[in-house]
Amino acid sequence: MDYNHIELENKWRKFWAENKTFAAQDNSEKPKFYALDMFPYPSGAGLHVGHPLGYIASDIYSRYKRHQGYNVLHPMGYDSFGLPAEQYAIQTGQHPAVTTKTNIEGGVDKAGNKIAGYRNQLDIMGFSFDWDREVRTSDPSYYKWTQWIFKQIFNSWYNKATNKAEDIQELIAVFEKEGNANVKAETSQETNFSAVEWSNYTDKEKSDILMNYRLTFLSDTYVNWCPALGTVLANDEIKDGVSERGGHPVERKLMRQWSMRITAYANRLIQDLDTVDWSESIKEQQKNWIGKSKGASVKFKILTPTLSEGKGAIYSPGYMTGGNHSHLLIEKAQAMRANPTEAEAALWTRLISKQLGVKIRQQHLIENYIVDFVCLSKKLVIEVDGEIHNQQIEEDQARTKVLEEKGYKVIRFTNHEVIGNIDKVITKIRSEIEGRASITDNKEQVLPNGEDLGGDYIEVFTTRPDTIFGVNFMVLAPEHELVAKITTNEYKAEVEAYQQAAKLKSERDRQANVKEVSGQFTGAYALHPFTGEKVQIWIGDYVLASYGTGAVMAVPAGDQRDWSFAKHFNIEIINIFKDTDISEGAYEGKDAELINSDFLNGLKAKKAIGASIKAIHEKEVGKGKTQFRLRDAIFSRQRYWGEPFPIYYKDEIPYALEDDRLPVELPEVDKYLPTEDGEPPLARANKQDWKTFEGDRMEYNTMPGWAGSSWYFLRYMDPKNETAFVAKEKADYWNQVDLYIGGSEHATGHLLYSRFWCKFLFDRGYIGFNEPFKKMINQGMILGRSSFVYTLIGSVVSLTDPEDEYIPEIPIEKAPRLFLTFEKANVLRIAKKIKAYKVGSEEEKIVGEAQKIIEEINIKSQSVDFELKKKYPNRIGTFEYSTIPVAYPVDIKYVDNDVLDIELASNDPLFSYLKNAEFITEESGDYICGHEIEKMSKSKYNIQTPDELVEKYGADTLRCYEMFLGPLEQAKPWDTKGINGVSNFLRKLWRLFHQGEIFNVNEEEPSKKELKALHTLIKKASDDLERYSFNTIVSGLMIAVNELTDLKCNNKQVLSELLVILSPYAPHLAEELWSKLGNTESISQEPWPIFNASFLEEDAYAYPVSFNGKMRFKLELPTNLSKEDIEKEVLAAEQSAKYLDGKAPKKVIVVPKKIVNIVV
RNA sequence: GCGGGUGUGGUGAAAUUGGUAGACACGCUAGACUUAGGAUCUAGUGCUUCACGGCAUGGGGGUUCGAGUCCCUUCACCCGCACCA
Repeated sequence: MDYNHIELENKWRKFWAENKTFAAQDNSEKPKFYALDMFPYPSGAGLHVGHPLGYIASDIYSRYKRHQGYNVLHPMGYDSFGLPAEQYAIQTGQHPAVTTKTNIEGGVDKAGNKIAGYRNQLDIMGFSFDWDREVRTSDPSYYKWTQWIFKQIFNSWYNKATNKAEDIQELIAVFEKEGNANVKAETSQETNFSAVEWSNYTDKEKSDILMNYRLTFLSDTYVNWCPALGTVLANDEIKDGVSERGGHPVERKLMRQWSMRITAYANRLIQDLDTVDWSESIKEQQKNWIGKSKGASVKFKILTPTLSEGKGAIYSPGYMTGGNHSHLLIEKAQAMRANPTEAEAALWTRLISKQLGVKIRQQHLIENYIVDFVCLSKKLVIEVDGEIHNQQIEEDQARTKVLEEKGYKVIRFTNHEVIGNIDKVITKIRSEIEGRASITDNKEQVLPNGEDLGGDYIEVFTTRPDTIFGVNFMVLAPEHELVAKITTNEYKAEVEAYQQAAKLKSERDRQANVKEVSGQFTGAYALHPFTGEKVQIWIGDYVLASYGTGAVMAVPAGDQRDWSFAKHFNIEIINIFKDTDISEGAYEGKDAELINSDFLNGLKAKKAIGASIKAIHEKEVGKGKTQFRLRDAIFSRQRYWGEPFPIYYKDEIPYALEDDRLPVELPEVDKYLPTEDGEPPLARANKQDWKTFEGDRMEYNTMPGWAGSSWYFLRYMDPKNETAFVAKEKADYWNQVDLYIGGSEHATGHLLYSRFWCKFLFDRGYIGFNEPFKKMINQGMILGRSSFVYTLIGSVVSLTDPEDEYIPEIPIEKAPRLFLTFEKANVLRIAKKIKAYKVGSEEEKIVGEAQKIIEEINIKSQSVDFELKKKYPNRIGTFEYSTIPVAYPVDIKYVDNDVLDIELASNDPLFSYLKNAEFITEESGDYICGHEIEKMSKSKYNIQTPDELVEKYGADTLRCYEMFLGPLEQAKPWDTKGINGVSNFLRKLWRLFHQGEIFNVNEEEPSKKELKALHTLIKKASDDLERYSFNTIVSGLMIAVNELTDLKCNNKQVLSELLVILSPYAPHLAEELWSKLGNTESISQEPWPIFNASFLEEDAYAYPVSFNGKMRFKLELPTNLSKEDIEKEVLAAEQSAKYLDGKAPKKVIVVPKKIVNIVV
């Protein structure tokens, strides 16, 4: 009876579906196991053999766990929002929901192409998915909860004190009680406000402030705008400066966008990597992406241009007003800034909101006075007088006089005025400001120290604060906002030219010319915070505006880039490392003692970093800081096919919809394109098109592709829940995903975002675990094996005609092609490269062979049936082929074992050039193709779909073969050749149960040998599965089947246990034989066989006997011999004499049941 | 440049703690059988040598009675990051 895979596999697929064999139980006494595959996007192209690789592995593991008595959750669904469906919709006008459905369920697309459908393709592979739990992200019943989670994030802030996300209502309560001064939050809010101010804020102002705290927020940010796709892209959606999908250019654009404050979780996202069992490379990628660096931020005072070269100086030099005590006063001013009175704080918040149109400074030093507020450009001083000032009226008058002499106007308010009616105060200030001329209106520099010309310090971030005494210049990114302000007139032209040049360079150019040093001095200087020395301020494009503060303190002795810069521009290099030579390059190590470093002298980096941070802190020039490369994730997309936001606007204030209004369903639109004003497609929907509408308008953006996939693993636990995204008790039961299998391409996208959302939901108490995927395996890519044919292009030479008849030029493509088999083409190619050779050399041989091939070609060319030849029989001339072979890919379906089926292939219109062509074949008459291993792609005609193979060999064979190919994680070439071996194995196994046409097993006691073969397999299969070594188990099964075949075993007990081990790999076949053995239940829950070591024990063992480590012969000895007896037996053995050569052995090593080694 | 990974026959690969290198397959060679099949079975197949033997896990060195496995060094390829301060 033959193994009929088609009939048999259909039968069991039906059985499983009807009996819901693989439904997971939400309430079970059994231990749980959650095996998950990465969420597929259902593309119209369908699956090729590479896709199911991971699904097969997770399915095998799931089935194994069921045999082990686990309650297994093994679900599947679709990440069905996405760009391709939308692009297709734009082209064809078809609703993306329709094409998405076709891609999943199968059908015919608009162009008439048959779509197999993801579900059908998955079904034929025999996966044990619990299909009742299927989810689709584009289904409103699913995205309702995506929106709901968004709302929770919107209504949360990150409390640094408790290190978790908390309800925004609690934050509002704090604001109402005491303002924001004591709140420790991950926030973009820079200023403080009091409780009183908070209560006086308008709704819009409150909303704006809360935006600075919410974990998802609206802000004007520079985004990666992709004009071709008409949307914003996240950083991880861009590779090498172009969009990952489609490869379109991307530009920077300022847009109002929703973002996710993932940076709040940066630290935890790095730390908790230690708690998951993932590959090092993925963890490493995440760490790189988050990019944590520890160090310090340091502020360098900018000396004004007046100091630099004396030009334009109106008053005597002095980098700050305040005479000789300025540094003391500055420190005092800083302290006062940090501890404002309530009135000051209140006023400050209002003053900096920029409604006044001018820049105001707080606690600023002028002459010997610290003023409360000053607008330098308008020379207006604003003082708030408290009780202290009442006792100092005289002093205040003197102070006012001095300031007025300097050209300032001083206005005063009392605490009472400020707190009582701040609006009145503001109005007063505004009218004062408007009434005064701006000093920048005339080009003349007015302020003595150039404060009017720019900011007062440059902030840098450094990981090596210990090297601060090595700083003798600074470099700003060319785009740095201070550059224009600090540049002296003298250098203005050069600096602007450099900025312009840097701007024109693309990101790529800048990265490509990493080695090239360029930069420009600005003419400005900063003050070294410790030495008080002047340090030059340069700009250079090796400093990136997007990282840190966009400025560096250059330590040429300790940083190679700074060193190169200094060398290039002849800037002095101060060595700060003892016993190091920095003439050829910087010393970047951490083991040298510091010198020339004041209080750090003698310390090594480890201690010096701490000491320097302490000093920086004490001097109030900076603080210890941890910097992350990770940016907040842009969450808006200007697209149609994505989740709408649960947000509406009223008076331009965004509000979240009430829960009972969710989901906000996607409205119908006339076109899936942006509006003429550049608004996203959803702006096309009128009010009545929205099923949910509130306020003035709904949010027009949609969520990005990763929204739905960031929490889908939770929905599978409770896919039909209408009152919660997942019931808490179900999330508690199923907990983390125990085994997650998928490609490594999601390292910094999906895997980071889902960890972020998981942590968030954990913080807010919705789930009880803060990492989603406990163990992850990344399957390697299956590469295609493309086949090539090698053609020679024909041409006509020396064409003349005795009758002078006109002969048209012969188009090359009209000439019949000549094809060379791979070997011969290769010889020609190699021979072409040989210019000279020695007699008798390998080269000579090749050239000789090439000669022969060329002769063959020449002979062929004589016999070519060439239509022009017939047409002009009188022509004199020769027809010749080039001798340079050109490789063309040919569809692998016409190639078997590298042999091309010329007949079949030439009938394919894609390869019509094979028609009427000439072939120089091997002697056997076969045309042998060349091959190359590369990614599967349509253009290489090397795509292998699982469907054809399942039809040909059966799903069981394909499942086993994909595993048999090699370790799961490794990339490997697909080669259909080997599948025969696996197919033979399953057939051989089938024959164990059959004798001819009859099913035949015996029920006797199994023999010792049978039991040994079986238990060897049980051990191997169990051990190897535990370490996810799927490939070796197939070998183990083959070995067992081979042995049992040799033993002519048809023992029911042995074969039953064999079937259980086989069943995860070849489930259909296992079920069939299981039922034939008389079982009525599915094999899927049958307990895994128990290994019994005693069956493996043998009475004798063939010892490999080595002399000096080289195995010479084997000697069979009883296993119960002692070490001494083994040694005696071995030395006494006949063969030993030869190797001992009469000498006594120096040493004999005996490892019982392993090896004997004799040292002579 | 930094980080991670991989190098074993003609091919995919085994060798889990240092103990017979190449299991299991593919392919190839020869043969048997035959309802001529992509079936089944038998034998052989790392390289080299007529053979004894010698040489072999990218290269070089070391530790060890014994190294694919441990250590040092070096090369090649793949992946990720990259003037990241």
